[in-house]
Parts: sequence; C-alpha cells; structure tokens
Amino acid sequence: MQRVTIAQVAERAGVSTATVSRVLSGRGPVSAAVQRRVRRAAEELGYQVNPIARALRNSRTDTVGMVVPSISNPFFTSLVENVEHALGREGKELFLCDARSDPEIEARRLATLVARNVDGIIVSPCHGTESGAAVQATADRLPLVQLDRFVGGTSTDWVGVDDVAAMRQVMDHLREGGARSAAFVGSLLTNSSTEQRFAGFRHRSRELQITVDADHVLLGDYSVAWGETAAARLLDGGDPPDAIVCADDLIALGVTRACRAHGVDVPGTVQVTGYDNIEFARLAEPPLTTVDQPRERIAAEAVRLLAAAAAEPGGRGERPPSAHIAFVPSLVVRGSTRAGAPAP
Amino acid sequence: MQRVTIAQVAERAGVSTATVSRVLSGRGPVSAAVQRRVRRAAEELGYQVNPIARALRNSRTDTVGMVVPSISNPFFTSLVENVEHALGREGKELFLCDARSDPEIEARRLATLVARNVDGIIVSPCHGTESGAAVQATADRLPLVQLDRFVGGTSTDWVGVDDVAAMRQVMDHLREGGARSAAFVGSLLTNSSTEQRFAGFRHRSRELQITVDADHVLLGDYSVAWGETAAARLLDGGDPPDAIVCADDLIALGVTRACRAHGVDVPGTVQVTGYDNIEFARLAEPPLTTVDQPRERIAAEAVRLLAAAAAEPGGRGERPPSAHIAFVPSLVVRGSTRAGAPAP
DNA sequence: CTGAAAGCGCTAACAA
DNA sequence: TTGTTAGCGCTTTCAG
Repeated sequence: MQRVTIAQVAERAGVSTATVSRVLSGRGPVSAAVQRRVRRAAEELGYQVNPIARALRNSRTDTVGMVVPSISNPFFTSLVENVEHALGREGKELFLCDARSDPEIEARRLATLVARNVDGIIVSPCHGTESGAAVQATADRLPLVQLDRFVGGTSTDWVGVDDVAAMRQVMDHLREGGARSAAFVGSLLTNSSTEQRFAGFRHRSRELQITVDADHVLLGDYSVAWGETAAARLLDGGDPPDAIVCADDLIALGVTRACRAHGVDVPGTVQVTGYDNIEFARLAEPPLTTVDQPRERIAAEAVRLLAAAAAEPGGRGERPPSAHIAFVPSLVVRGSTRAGAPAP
Repeated sequence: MQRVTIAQVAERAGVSTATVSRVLSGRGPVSAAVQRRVRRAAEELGYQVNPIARALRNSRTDTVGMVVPSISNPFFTSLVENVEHALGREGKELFLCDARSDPEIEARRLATLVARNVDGIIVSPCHGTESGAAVQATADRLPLVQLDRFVGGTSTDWVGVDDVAAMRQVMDHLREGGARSAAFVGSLLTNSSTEQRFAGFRHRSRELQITVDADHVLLGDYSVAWGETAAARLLDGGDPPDAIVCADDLIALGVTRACRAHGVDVPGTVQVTGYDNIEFARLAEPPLTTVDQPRERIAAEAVRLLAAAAAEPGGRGERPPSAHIAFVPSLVVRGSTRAGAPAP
C-alpha cells in the first residue's frame, strides 16, 4: 500500500521523471509514443499525483478557502454549497472554515488559510469593523473576495445583494398590507448586512411615513432565540407595531413563534418579514414572506472574481480597483404578510 | 510580502536551520539562550511554518477529512461543528466534503482526501451498499471512522446511536398516546440509519400490536419535500394511520406541514415523530417530538478513535478489531404526540 | 524531443 | 548542544 511516485512510473515506462511530469501535467512537448507508454505505466501502477509535493513546488494548491460566520445558519451552508459547486467546475477544492461569529477565530482561520497556501479566499466577515484588519491583511497577500457581508476599511472585491433596494420592496409591500408602524429586529449593528438592511428600513419607512418607535429597534444576533426574545419584548411593551421587519429568517422564525405563543395573529394583527429565504422559511406557521438572495449567482460571481484575480499577472502590490457587485434580490410573498398574499 | 522561511530565521538568529526547526517544533534539545534568540528572530520576521513543506517531509498534515451526505441537512452541519470543535482541541484542522448523497462523488472525495494526505477520515456514508468499496479502500490506507451511518461489508470503527433502542422509545411513547396503527416514512433503505430505524419500528410495533399496513411504509429521501409527498399519499389513501413515524426531522417537518394543509389535526388525529432533534424541530407547528442524538459525544468519540488509530504503531495492515460505539439517544417529547405532552 | 539536476521549505539522521 | 546533509515528490530550467 505504499504510495506510487513519479519515479516508479518513470522506471516502468523507461523514461526520466521529467518526462513523466511533462506527460502527466500536460506541459511541454512529448512524443505521442512516449506519452502512451507513460500513461499506461501510470495507469498500471495506479499512480496519483501527490498534491502536497506539487503544492510545495508550484506554490499553488488548487484549493480555495472559505470562511463563514456560522455553518449552522442555513443561508451560509447554502452559499457554501453553491461555491463548492462552482469551484468544482474549475477543478478546485474548497477548504471550509467556521468563524463561530468571533473575529478572533476568524482571524486565525484566515491566517491558517494563508499559511496553507490556498489560491484564494472567500470570506463573509463576521464583524463590521473588528474583522477589518485580518481581512485586509489577508487580502494583501492573496486574492480575496468578500461575500454577502462587507467589512469597513477594506478594499477588496465584494459580491452580494443590494440590501437597501430589498428593504424598499419589503417596506412597500408592508405598507400595501396596511402597515402604519413597524419594528426592526436585527443583530447588533456590527456587520454590513444588518447595517444596510437597517438603513434601507429606516429610509423607506420615513418616505412611506411608517412610524418607527425608538424602542422598536431591537438588536441582538442572528438566531431564533433572539427573535423570540425580541418579539416578546415588543408584544409585552405598550404599543406593538403593525409590522416586524427582521434582518434574517432565523430571527423571523423566532418572532413568528413568539407571536403565536402570545396569541397574536400573524399577519392579521402584525405582519412579519424575514430575509434570505432559507428552506425553513417556507415551513413556518404562517410561511414567511422573505427576501430571496440569488445565491447561485453570488457564488458563481465570487468564484469568477477569484479566478480573475489569480490570473492577474503583477501579483499582489498595485492592484486594479476592486469590484463591488450587488444583485437586486427579489421579494417572496407568503402568508406572514397581508398584501398580495396568495388566497388561502 | 515574501514568505519568511526557516533559513531567514536561522540567519538572523545566527544558527543553523536545523536548530530553528528544533526550537519551533519543540523537538530535540536546544539551550535556553539559543531558544530565546531563535524565537525572537522568528517573531521579528513574522515567521509562520509552511504546512505544505512540513507535510511533505513528515507525511502528516494535522488535517482530518470529513465527508457527509449533505451539508444542507442541519443534523450533519451540527455534527460537523462538533467534530471541528473536538479537533480544534488537538490542534487539527478539518477538511469538509459534501457527497451530495451520491456514492460516486463520495468516492471521489475520499480519494482526494487520501491524496491530500489527511491524517484520518470521518465519513457518514451516503449509501448502505454502494459506498462500501470506496470506504473500505480508504480505510485500508488511513485511519477511518464511520459516523452515524454505517455501510455493510466494511470493517472500520463506527460511532453512532442505537437506532433500534431509540425506536423502541418512540413506539412505546406513541402507544401510550393511544396509537393502534402506524406508518413509517423514511428514505430508500440504502443507508443504515433508515434500515436500523425501520427495523426498530417494525419490531416494536409487532410487540405492541400496532398495525402497520403494507402501503404505510413509504421510502423516498431525507427531505422536507418527500415528507410532504408521503404524508399526502397517506392522508389521501383509504385508511390513515394513527401515527406517522419519520426517519428524520426534515421528513417529519414535511409530514406535519402536509397534515396541516390537509386539515388533519396533529397530534389529535395523527401523531407525528421525527429523529435527530434539529433546531427547527422545535419551531414546527406543532413542535416535533423527536429523538435527540448526543452529537457532541458522538463527535468527541470519533475524534478520539481517530487519534487512537493514528497513534497505533504497526501502521495499516493487521489492525486491531474495530470498535463499534453506540449511544442510546433520548426521546424529546413535544407537541406532535399525545402522551406526556407538556400542558399547553 | 528527452534527461540530468536543482530546489520548493522543512525535519531527522548522523557527526562533531 | 549544535551543524551538516540528505531527502520528502514534484516541476522546471538548461543541456544535449
């Protein structure tokens, strides 16, 4: 069960290791006859390249690293799936890391990926400011693209969605359903997703003259539990809003659950919206109206940007201006809101 | 931004590369004074080991590979999280692969991991028979432990739960709630989870004299969609069962949803149970009664077995008998069943 | 078109 | 205790 090396193939084929290398990596001119002999020898011995040796020599690993805030958030796993798929088409592997929503762990993960010589990194930074240093330091050494979230003080490629435009759709839809006041439940404003979504929410509610009480903006984290807590606070408070806008579906799931627990009718008494369109949004009671991000396109674009950056000659140093690509997501209307709801 | 090598550290510290290596990897005797000098030099230059070079030299990568059937199944992501955590404590990294429930992709992933010289592999085989060859071939070359699922015709370590015992608890509970007939919704019997769970279901329903109609065993895949389809079939059929036992929570989520859509009361008319206790089980309407697997212990045990196998001297070849470790999972009673349900 | 040889960065004998 | 040296398996000049 010893590992087959290029030397053994060379011996069997009666050529030098250089020739074997040339045949197997498809570089350099080799006569057809020799090619056949080498291939046959490799086949017979069950030769497989040693990616480690190749990486040491080439300082390329055909591996891309990806760092997400939390692998247990279905939105991110879905993104990961799409990225992996897109990379597969280019014959690259994905090295996945979970930052556990902790900038320190995230920084360590990024350093590890650099040390491991990945060819590029896709990261969805977990913190809007604290992630900055590590992300920028990494981007100075390798092609890097930020996905979905964006961290301030960095200049790297980014691909995601136009959160402000999405929120405009959400607010218009709620208004159409009769909302006159609204609450926002998000995570602490330490990542761009929440920031942008909140900005969009705030902006459009002003324009539509939808009231937002000062204590109707609740910030915690992206979790079901936080959604439940926040909703309880809103409902127990003096004057519950007509609508609760959530920064992601996990929160919204918690919110609708809490509403049920409090005997508050959704969407009759209060409308609820989510963001991301994870699979479970559809399964909630009532099913969640939410914002669908074009994950596949986002992933494809990220991989494309990475490939482009890698192809770039000059290496790091003076780089071309970075690209910011935002898709406009679409509203998915379901039972947790009133306007245009499908007939029951 | 060039990479700092051991040679540069050596030069700066005025010692040989061997000494630097000894200091940094903590092997071999070095005088305290030299140690300090080397460490300072390394620090100042911002030295980081090159894991690739180290791996080539040592044929150890401090990386463990993990292959799961589907990264979008919350149960597996949770398992992954726990494994990663356990590995972190040993200073190892995790290389995660998604087999997309396809034995062929799975085989390729396993081969890739072997080629990449991971130190060991944790795999939850996606198919009960077709995964066999690749898993065994891999296990012949590296420490390997199967997690949760087990594939026939292999002899490797395994850690998971006692599905039969779990199903006994489930059936007893349903009986207590008054069930006289039951249906089983699972995936095609091509993986051990379903097989064992079905066996346990069948066995205990006989003992309890719970009727199982021939056409009340529905096999598809582990997905919400299949749960919905299967439930529709059961409810539209002539004589719906008192209870629907599902092989995992995703299926159960689909089943309860379909029941609601059909206006069938859960648990009043039909009781429903899941398996895995994913986070969303709690959020369903009604919340799912399900089986909780001790994921953290499973993960810890798998990592321990791997470490033990790696420590094994003789290398592969004549191996000690493999270990099969099964935990007895616990029933989590919620609103989708009748007996012992918490007061509303 | 092919082979010889150098070397990617690191570690483990073996010497001193 | 420290240095010298020989590779791990592969690719790539540079000669031939």
